Amino acid sequence: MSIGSTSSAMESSATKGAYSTLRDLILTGELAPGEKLKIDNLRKILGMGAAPIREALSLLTSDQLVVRQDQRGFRAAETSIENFQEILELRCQLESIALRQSIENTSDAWIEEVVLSHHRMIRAEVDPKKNFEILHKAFHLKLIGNCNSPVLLGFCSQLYDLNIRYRYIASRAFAYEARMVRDEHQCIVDAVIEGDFNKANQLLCEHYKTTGAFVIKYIE
Amino acid sequence: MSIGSTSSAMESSATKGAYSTLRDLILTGELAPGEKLKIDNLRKILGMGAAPIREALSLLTSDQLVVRQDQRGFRAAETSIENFQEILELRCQLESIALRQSIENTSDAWIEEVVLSHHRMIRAEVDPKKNFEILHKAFHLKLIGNCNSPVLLGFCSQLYDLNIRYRYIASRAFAYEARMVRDEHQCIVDAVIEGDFNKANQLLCEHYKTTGAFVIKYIE
DNA sequence: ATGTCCAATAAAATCGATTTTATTATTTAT
DNA sequence: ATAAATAATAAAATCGATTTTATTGGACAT
Repeated sequence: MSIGSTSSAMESSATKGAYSTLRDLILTGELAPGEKLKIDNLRKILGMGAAPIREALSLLTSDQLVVRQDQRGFRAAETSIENFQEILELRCQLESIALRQSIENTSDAWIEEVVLSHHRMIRAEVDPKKNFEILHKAFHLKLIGNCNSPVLLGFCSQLYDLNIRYRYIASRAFAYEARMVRDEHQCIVDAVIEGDFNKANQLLCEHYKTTGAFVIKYIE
Repeated sequence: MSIGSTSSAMESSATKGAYSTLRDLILTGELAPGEKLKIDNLRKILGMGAAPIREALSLLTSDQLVVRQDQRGFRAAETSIENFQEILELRCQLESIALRQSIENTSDAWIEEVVLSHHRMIRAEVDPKKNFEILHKAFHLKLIGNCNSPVLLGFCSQLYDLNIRYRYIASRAFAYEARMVRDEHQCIVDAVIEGDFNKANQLLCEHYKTTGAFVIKYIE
């Protein structure tokens, strides 16, 4: 019934289930970039009617993971090196804004949340039961999450997903190079605790760009 | 992307028609912020089945104009002063990035397009046949459109719409204060032609913020 | 051979009806 | 009288079938 779904539990609604399953499939590249997403096929795979699938696809359009062609259905968004580099650059630019504001608004409560989500992410590297990817995203969003700008955070979250999609596609089964980035993460957290925006920002952007360079090699 | 037109021409598809009509209704405030959007009501208004309406609403979710509550349907996105100020601030920040890159990539072709879209917008102030709002948006997007970053432009376009919604809501029928902004627009164009990012950027942000302050008064 | 037209097929879009879920109103027990 | 439980209602979600639109594969003429 369900294909490679991270959504093990029965979803509350068919639309939601379709949304998260399709999202996973596209993010991981199991549904390839540019691939036609035929409703009938998906119906068979997901075991539901057309309506919730169409709705889920419309929703995925928001995330730029699906493209809608009028009267010609849906397909998974294309990928390209230019797009990847744009995503990378935008992440640096936008997260820089969010990070600066977050640090300006710094508070003990936020710092503690950062430390906590960092801790949880590290734990997940060891314990395969925990889903590292989800915690990794949570950590990065928490890092910029004190900026008091939900719209900006929404953009960053979207860019995060678009970025991670490339990582999956670049090498479907490549283990996240945890040891390399572990120190980087720790340094960022330290800079944030110190309230040093410039340092934190530089480390964060470098972190993205080195990982990005790594991915680009795979794409080519 | 149509503003103002309550689907004059017969739309190619029901979904598209519903999308642009609903979009207009929400942008102009005819569907008020926070208002429940009941499918059955909309069916009567739009004269179509539930499927295309639900799809259009899902699509409008992308634009942050509609909010979906699981199992509890859709409603028009709420508004607030905080949200307005966030939009305003983000526009300045993101358009600043896009403008800088646009000017760095400057070319005769782009400059000419800027001048042209400016001209067309000015003409529309006089000639009520032309739709000023559409041309105004086109002008502002063209101004930052040479940045070679479609994703960023998408964000800016979205923020533009969210912003204009507040202008409509602040005063449903208030004539755009064209004379005031006319000079401002011209100065921005001149600075862009000169290739002076700092000047253009400062003027642009001031332009947004003075208009914004004006709107805030109406909101309160 | 090459391009145009038309028929056959496949797919998307849409509809009307049904099922599921939330909300409201009413009853019952304390 | 108030709170919990239940019934009645309204709405959302979903389904299966139908209609509309695109695509494909010849048949024919140039």
